[in-house]
Amino acid sequence: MEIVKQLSYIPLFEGLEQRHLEHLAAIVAKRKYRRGETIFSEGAEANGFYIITSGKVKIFKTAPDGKEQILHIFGMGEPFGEVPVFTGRSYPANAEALSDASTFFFPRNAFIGLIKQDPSLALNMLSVLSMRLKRFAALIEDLSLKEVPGRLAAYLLYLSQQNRNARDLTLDISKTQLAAILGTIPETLSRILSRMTYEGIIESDERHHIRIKDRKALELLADGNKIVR
Amino acid sequence: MEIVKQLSYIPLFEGLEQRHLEHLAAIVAKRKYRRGETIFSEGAEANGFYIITSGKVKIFKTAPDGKEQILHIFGMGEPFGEVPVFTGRSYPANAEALSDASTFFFPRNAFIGLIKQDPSLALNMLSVLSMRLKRFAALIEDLSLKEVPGRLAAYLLYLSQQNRNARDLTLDISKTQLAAILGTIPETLSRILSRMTYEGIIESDERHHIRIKDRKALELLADGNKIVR
DNA sequence: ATGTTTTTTTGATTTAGGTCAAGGAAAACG
DNA sequence: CGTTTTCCTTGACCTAAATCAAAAAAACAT
Repeated sequence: MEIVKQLSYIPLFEGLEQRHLEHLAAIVAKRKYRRGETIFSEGAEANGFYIITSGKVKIFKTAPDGKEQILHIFGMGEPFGEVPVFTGRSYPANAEALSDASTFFFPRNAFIGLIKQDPSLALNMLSVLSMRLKRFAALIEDLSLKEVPGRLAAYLLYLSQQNRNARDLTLDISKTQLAAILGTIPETLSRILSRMTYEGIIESDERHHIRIKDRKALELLADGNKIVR
Repeated sequence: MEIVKQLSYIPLFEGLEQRHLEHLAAIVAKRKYRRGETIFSEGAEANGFYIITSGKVKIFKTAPDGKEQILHIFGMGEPFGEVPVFTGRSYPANAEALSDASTFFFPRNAFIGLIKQDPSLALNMLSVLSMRLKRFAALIEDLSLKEVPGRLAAYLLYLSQQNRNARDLTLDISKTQLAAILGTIPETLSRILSRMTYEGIIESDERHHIRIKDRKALELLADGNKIVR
């Protein structure tokens, strides 16, 4: 079966036995979303969770005035919306497709049934949730204990690490989105980027591209030191 | 066995079969801490997690300048330090006893062994982690999208809910600690408390006690509205 | 009690970063 | 293409909250 093969490539299902993959294939549904489309809204009743098979999805909270804080941007192979599968009944945040996106949808009850039968699946899911808690803890730390330049520096270093410490980073999101990830607004981000360029820490010639020129300085910033001007 | 009985009262172990409780009892170790004692530090290697049997423990991150952000304060029956059991190997934050505290300690590998044998235990743990993710998401929202009065209002309402919507709240932490929970400093908290008292929203006659006088106003504040002065 | 330490409050000042406004540059779309 | 829409940048300004300083009030210990 084709779907079983696709499922086997998903980290969450890594190491599962063939028969369990087949069970998963039996309960999964495909769902597609267009760029900008809402996948679910905070508070909406949840009856399952998703795994991205193509495209990008942002998970975010919004203030009454419209400002948004992105909690996470998920891509290929990553699950989202799993929290209400195990607690409560409603999604704790909003999800929207950043690009056209395809997903697998797993209905809650059927999935819980499978978890009861397969400890590896349970452990994989525990690992996913734990990793997410770690990232959230880091985000809380950033928001509370660092200023915007520090958060930006930490984010750039994080991006760099994702690409085996590349010096040249390709932002695959708009700067407005980046601002929403860092917990600030586009104007502030813009100012800080140009300040960091002026300081010789980074270089941002073309759109969606940032080159790290002084990694050491970024590390200092990410650790709470201020820019010396 | 006495320990099995104690374990059966812990929410994480609710609904477990007798024999699984006995397995847990076989791997558990008791650990005690004195007020102010460090239980673990961020980055330290983790080989197990804890459940509080008495006292209080704070989980927090610190900035180089000493400012701290409390992620959570745990009490009786609550587990902490579980994240590295399922991912990575080191604690992502610090833990310190707020009062003298006793804990059960569960070694990592033995516990994972039990999870593999008992889907209910896995599901309970999934539920604990999911609930925690929800709270973290709320904290991120507060830090990023609300100002300090809004965060305080949200916290007071949360406290009230914990006590079946009581009007009289007993803070069991110092105001300095409360400030660290809200992501601010004692001076700011003090000013906001007196402003809210002046506005007639709360009343704070004696130490460690706050009475909600205008719940509606608190709800408005928690939703992002400003105090009308 | 009496002194000592910790917590809380109050005041004066500074500052990071948000708001408002407007122009310019890409990108999306018919 | 040209046009519309979204995105990004820059400037002037404002405000929430941090910092610095110091006193008052509790809590703690002797």
